[in-house]
Amino acid sequence: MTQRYHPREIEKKWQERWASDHLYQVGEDSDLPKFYALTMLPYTSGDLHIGHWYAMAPSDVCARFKRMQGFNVLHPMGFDAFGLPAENAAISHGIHPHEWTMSNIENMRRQLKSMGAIYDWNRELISCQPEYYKWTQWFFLKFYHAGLAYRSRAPVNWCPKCQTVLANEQVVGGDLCERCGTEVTKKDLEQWFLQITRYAEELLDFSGLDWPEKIKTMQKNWIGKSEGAEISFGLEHAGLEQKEIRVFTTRPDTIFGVSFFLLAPENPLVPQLTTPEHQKEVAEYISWCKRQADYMRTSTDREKTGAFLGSYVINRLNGEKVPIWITDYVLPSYGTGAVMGVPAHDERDFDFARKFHLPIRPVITSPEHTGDEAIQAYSEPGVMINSGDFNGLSSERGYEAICDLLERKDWGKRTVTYRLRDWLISRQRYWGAPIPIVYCARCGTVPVPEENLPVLLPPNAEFRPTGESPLKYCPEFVNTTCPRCSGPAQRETDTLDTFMCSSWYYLRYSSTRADAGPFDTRKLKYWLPVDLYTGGAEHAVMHLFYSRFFIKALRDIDRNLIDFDEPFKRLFNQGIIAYHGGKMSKSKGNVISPDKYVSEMGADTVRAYLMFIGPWELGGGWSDRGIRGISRWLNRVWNLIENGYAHPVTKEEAKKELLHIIHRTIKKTSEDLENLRFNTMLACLMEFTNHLSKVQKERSVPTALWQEAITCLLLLLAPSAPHIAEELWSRTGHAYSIHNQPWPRFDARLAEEEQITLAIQINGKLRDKVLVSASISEAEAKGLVWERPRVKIYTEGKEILKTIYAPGRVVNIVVK
RNA sequence: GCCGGAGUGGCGGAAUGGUAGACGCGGCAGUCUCAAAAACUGUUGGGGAGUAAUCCCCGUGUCGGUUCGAAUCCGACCUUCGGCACCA
Repeated sequence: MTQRYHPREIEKKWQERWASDHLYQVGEDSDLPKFYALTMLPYTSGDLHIGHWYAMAPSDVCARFKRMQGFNVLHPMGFDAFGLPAENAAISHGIHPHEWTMSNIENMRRQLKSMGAIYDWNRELISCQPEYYKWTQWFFLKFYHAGLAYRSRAPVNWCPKCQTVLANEQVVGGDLCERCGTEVTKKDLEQWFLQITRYAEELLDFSGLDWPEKIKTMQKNWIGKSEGAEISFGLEHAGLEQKEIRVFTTRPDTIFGVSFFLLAPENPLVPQLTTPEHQKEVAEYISWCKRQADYMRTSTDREKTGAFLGSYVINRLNGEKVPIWITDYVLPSYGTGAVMGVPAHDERDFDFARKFHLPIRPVITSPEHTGDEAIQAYSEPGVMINSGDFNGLSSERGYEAICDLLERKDWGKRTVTYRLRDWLISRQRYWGAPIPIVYCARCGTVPVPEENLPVLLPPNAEFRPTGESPLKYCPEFVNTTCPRCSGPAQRETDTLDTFMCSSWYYLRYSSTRADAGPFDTRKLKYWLPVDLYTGGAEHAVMHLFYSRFFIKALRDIDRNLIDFDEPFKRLFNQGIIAYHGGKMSKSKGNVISPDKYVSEMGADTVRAYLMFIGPWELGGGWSDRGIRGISRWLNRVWNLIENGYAHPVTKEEAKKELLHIIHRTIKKTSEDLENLRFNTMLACLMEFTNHLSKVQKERSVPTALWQEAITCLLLLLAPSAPHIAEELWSRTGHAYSIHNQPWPRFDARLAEEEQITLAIQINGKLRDKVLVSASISEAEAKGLVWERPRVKIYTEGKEILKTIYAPGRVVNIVVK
């Protein structure tokens, strides 16, 4: 009596059973080796779309595979629950962000459960809950006490739509808000920063990490390390105490080519260095600069602008007087905010010199470029000329010689500069962890004592988007007493960047309920670091970067807390699932909800289809037709097993073949899972299914072997389609649960082909094929081809030049 | 402008120096049916020769190169998707 495949029923049944049996609850007291597989924490946007499943389902398959392979697997799930959308929803719909977030979580949890993953829900974490954000604040205090958190007034990125400041990493495409795409502006504000720059050098070290090159390159570029020298230029300006200005350059070897000196328009020395006759022009230029949008400043193909201040610096190496100009292509925040202009050897300086008719003096030549009147800057290495005692040196040696001289005379030194800026962590919004700082008139800035954490968010704040934190208008929050002197004091009203919350959550999963610390150190030591971390590449210089910084900084603060250097050993970025017109997004209205497909075809089908679309790292297009193929396949698997097997007419050949295919399939499936190549793994299981259909029809193998084959098929299917595998496992009389079974092993000898098809080529063109034993020797293979009639036809009357044998592949006869 | 990924049938893709197109979608033909859908079976890169079994030619973005042999390696270019971009 066969029954049809009803995914909805069996999925519900097994999900309930797994939950009530705590099948996926995981502990630390196992003798098995651990494996920590983690998917990036989802934001509580409300609905999971198919893109979330694309991130999570294959990751679950991998975790399940590792579990069957005998690892104690931690594969947790939680929610990144603080952030702007909750607050914006609160403003537009009048719901409290907490309520909005929690109801979203409820829906997302339901959707996640329908996926049938091995998440241990006992370890769920929600970053907006006080028992979690208490520790986010605690980490802030650790950084503060270690001198890594500081407050400073600086021109910062401001998103007028989000009404808050943004970290540099959150400004994309030069000037757009990462979250809402609005053009950001600059604002001068007193803000909290974390000194990530202190770790610039160590963050460049990726040794021992199995990470995609792309992400490593993006982080390296973001850090932007430059080696060069800081050089002092003499200043002899009446009424100015300062006697030098320093520049940073990567080309000290070109110092004899300096023909002008550049300052950023913002440089505080500008007013004093401007002579009366240039005052008007300089003032006009500065006010013009202020009117320019920030992104214009960093646009490369724009005519150079600037103004002469009327005063000069001295190039100490040749005693020359060099005119000081200001220009907006010198950025105040990089290096020393001053540049030596070497037009012959720097493209930008060249353009500037052309525009303002400043001298262009070549000091480096190359064999191809023999000092002709330059039509472009020559920025390659070469031989030094016009450089006094240094003439004739290669620029590489000149670099060293000039640095030596600078250091000897104390005119400068070798130095390294980074593009990376400190991480701005203040946000002028409500829905985040309050920064645990109190301002006291008497004691100044006072950190909230650890035992007073968490600093709770007041539930009754008003979310007026005013550009200032809503907490500022909540007197019961702001007014407090100083922890030091007990006098009246005010709380810091900015909240922490939500990236602070997600920089340490993977530590918390080791012991989500810990309340004596952010985690239980013993458990942390057991689970961390993460063995496989998967998620989108969009976090390259944000979440992934901050998390690395967190671990390194915490390690240096207290080795008993963290005793490893990197949070994520292996990183994998899945691609993007597109649908009608590109990446799914709410604004495009092309978001696919998994719910509909889950109820029509089952979670197993949706999981497997997502894996089948293509290589995981490439993503691909969702197709309503394509998913039917997977649905049909699972139905075929179901029917294959439900139809039973009886009265075999055994054929030796068929027996041997099936045994070989079983082992070949185990081998291929295991390798593909290890390499996260889910699409080819499923293709291989489909081939296996097709072969089994044929065997079933022919009844060509003994019943015992048939049963071995389908048992194997179910085990191999279990990570990808856990529900149908469990159901068929039980229907074939096996003991619960398939998910506690060991992953099948293969016999390497059986997995190998016994017979191979050898291709025979004449001059590299395929002319014949022959079935031979896999163990054929080179001599045998080369000899055998001459008996083939087709070889005779093609070689008759021709001169045989040589015969090439590629073992197990091809014999190629070269004729003339 | 610079760096990186991708480009293969009608479509998603497989093959990373050795039989191009695995697996799936779609199409076509058939079985079942009064019929249709579903399901199942067969077939399916293009062109050509042959009654046929078969056989030949072309074919992995474009043009060159290396090699006995190239989707795969090298050089130049085109398209496309990411990232970076006046960082001295």
